[in-house]
Amino acid sequence: MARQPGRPRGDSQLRDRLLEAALAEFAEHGFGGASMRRIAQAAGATPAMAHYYFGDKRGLYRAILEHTLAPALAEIRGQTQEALEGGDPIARFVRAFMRRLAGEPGIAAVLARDLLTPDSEIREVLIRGSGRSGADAVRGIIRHEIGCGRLRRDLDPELAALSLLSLCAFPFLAPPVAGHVLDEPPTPEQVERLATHTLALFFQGAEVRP
Amino acid sequence: MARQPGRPRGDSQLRDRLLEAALAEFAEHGFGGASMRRIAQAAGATPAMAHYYFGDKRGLYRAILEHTLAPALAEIRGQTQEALEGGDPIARFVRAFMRRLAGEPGIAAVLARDLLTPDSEIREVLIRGSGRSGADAVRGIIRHEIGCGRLRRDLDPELAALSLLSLCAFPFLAPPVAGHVLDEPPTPEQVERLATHTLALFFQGAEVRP
DNA sequence: GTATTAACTAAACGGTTTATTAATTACCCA
DNA sequence: TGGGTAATTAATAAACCGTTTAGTTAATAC
Repeated sequence: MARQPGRPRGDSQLRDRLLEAALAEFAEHGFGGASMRRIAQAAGATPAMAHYYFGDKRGLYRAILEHTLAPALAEIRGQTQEALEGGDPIARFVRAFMRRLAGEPGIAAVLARDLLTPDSEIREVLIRGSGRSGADAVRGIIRHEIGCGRLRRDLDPELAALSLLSLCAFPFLAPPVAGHVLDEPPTPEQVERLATHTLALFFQGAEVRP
Repeated sequence: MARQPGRPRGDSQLRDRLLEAALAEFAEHGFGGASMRRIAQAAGATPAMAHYYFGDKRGLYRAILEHTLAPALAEIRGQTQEALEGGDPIARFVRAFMRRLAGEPGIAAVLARDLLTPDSEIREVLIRGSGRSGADAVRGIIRHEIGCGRLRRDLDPELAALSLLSLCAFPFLAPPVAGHVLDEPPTPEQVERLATHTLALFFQGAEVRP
């Protein structure tokens, strides 16, 4: 591999700093409210650098999705796919999903805001990255577990998948609603407690057993 | 049809048109992305009129919250409070909540976006309007039902309330995730089906009973 | 050493934003 | 009937926006 002439890629980490600052900015203000100038300033750079690396504002936004969100969801999907043979795929999905949302603050907010916009970027990024949507994967798990006889036969897979996603995602999207259950950022113990509760509720329900 | 300057004759209803247009605009673009110009144009007015009635952009935003959101949540709270004596408070809360979110398109989106911002306006508006937060009310219901012996004693009221809110709210916040379950706007039949499923899942769980 | 190219800075451009002001006119009450 | 107030317009101010352009620094290849 012959080296090209000219200045090589320095290990400047500026690109990563821009991505990090942008994730926080987009999470806090949304796409429309986010400012390239503030992002650049937070990363200790000029706005021109953001355009140099990412072309334009939308390019930076998509870079965030591809850099942090897509790998996270791909990992979750991979782990649950692997669990389909290993066993207990629902429990593994719930724990993997919650840990990821809790791990990187800002992911949940950006994800949620993107889903609220009419022309969501995220579907394209995810589908291009992995071929299937996350909701589809969850539906597949539910169907599999019904087929195995571990979940009730009269369960609607579509509705059940929606409920499972709701239980996993919502607590991390609405900190004010979550109240004193989750700190910012949530501790691993809190996540574990929430996951255990969620699994128990999903499987056994809240009603008193006769 | 260029309007002449000066006060026109007749009842104007302009304030309500501005509120309506603003709800749609904020729901679609978020606070930062919303434009006073577009709002005014959609209402058939000039941006100066929006400032005349609401002071500034934030004032218009808070007027929306007080005008549409607070009454909706107050009604839900009132109905569930009333159901605490009548019976089946959880079922009534779930149905009332879902119907309200499905009824006025834009409410769910504005609510969700507001909850995502660090300095959420909505808490102040709700607390000023009614003294308690919605999550508190749900916690109260759960505690009451545990006390009556209708819900399991080992249930954590805080976590259970969070789960119930998640199940009710999330499907209306993330249309793409909801997939083919809910149209835009959702039909009453879809809402009823989702509510029935949600109640069955919450009470009985998804597991096969031995 | 010199050409070449990446990484970066500074400054500005054109446009849109929110918000304000002054002028204008309809309405209402004395 | 006349004056004050309410509602509306056009015009404009001032700030901020995303983006571009031109120029600088520095590292590598030859």
